[in-house]
Amino acid sequence: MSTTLRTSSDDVVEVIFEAILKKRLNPGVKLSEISLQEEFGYSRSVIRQGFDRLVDSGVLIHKKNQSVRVACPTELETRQIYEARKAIETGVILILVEKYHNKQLDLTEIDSMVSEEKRLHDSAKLAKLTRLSCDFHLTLAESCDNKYLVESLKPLIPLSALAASVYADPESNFCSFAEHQELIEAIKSNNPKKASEAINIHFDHCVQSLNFGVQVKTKNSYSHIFN
Amino acid sequence: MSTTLRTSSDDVVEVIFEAILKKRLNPGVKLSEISLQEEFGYSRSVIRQGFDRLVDSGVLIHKKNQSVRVACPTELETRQIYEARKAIETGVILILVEKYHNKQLDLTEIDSMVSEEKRLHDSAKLAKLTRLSCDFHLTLAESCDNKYLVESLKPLIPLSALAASVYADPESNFCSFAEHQELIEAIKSNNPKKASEAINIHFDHCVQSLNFGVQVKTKNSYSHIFN
DNA sequence: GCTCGAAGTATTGTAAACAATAATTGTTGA
DNA sequence: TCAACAATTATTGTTTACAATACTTCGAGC
Repeated sequence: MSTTLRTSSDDVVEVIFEAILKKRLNPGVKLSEISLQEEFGYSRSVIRQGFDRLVDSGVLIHKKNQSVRVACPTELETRQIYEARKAIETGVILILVEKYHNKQLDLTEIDSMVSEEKRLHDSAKLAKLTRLSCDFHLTLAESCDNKYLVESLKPLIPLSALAASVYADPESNFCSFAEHQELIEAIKSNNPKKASEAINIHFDHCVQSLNFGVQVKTKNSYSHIFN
Repeated sequence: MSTTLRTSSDDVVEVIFEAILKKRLNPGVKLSEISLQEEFGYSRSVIRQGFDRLVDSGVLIHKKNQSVRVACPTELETRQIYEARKAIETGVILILVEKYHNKQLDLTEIDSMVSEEKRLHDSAKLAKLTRLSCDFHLTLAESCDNKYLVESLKPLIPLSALAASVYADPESNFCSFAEHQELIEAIKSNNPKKASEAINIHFDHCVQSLNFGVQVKTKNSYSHIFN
């Protein structure tokens, strides 16, 4: 956070985040340091630094003397993840209502993201849609101009993606762009109560659409994930 | 987070957190790896791991090829820290109201913390009071049984302590135990609206009591901080 | 006395080596 | 065929060494 110059392990963190959001890295997959050393070109110690940070955020799981694994959220953890997001993002929305009211918020970028979400939905490009949907939530947080809020939310996004890849029905519209649209409307309407209700309902719908009955299965290979 | 067995760098993180809360480590202080190597007994690489994690959370600042420093929040950052806490802890309080209503929450420990706060206040033990006040907020979060919420809040507590040691008047009652008392009452009254208002007011008072006009001065020594 | 610059020192960034632990494979016996 | 145990391999934990960068000190010139 807020290093003046990028450090090498940032690459590791970013690439793994990205791989998770693109569903190239599945829940439970084992990641060994030496394999990724070859993948990245960095030495093992740099990979480790990245791993440590991802373990700290909960995205990777690490038991002593064992390889780290991509997190595989249980039902309970998934509910906790969304409970935490609800708290943080309700705060985000309330800040944005305030900022929009004070003419300190430009929504054009966010508007166009929702439009793009609709386009992807209509053309059934589901992989790109889930990805963009994650970006939508992150962009909302970034619009608050509060790095602490962003850092709090950041790890919860890939964790949500992991939960989704375990429990979400690929057919269901899991994180609905229509509700994203409503969120934006609520911000524009300068109505804090409506806005916080909208985001709460949105997350409730997300969790409700998950199917926790599925058998959790873990894949173990991860070749060519990062290309 | 959620490592099955403790790792060595946990010690580093914990000790530095503790030192900040006890105001043994002041904002802006430089921390070199080799000096702490002697202090801890661990080798430099272990210290580094701890530093990396603390940098990630914003508690330490790290510019490339320079020693890490204890964060020294600016006025803007301080406001952001409290804005973030407001979001997260409003969520915390709402969860606790719900839990208390469902008889899933035992408030005896928290009640006794507030009593102890009152005692420390009356006997003017201010150092211990600020420390306990931090613990109060952390304990509230932990009572939610949501590790993601706790991890989100955790770094913001030492950051608040750092902000306080820069901007808080030692005489003013900065994080009022009376308002903590009111928070508990609000939880017990099963009134979400009242509870979220109480916590919002509490944080507004915290920020209002800060004096941002002070000259920020940075100390550079840190011998015998960790005893 | 002051400023600027260069050499030397101290500290961090990275990689590589060794030690400790876990995972795997192979073997033996029933 | 299977289970239990031993030997081997692979992987992580930690330390150490070297390279790159930043900081400090000292001296020359003004």
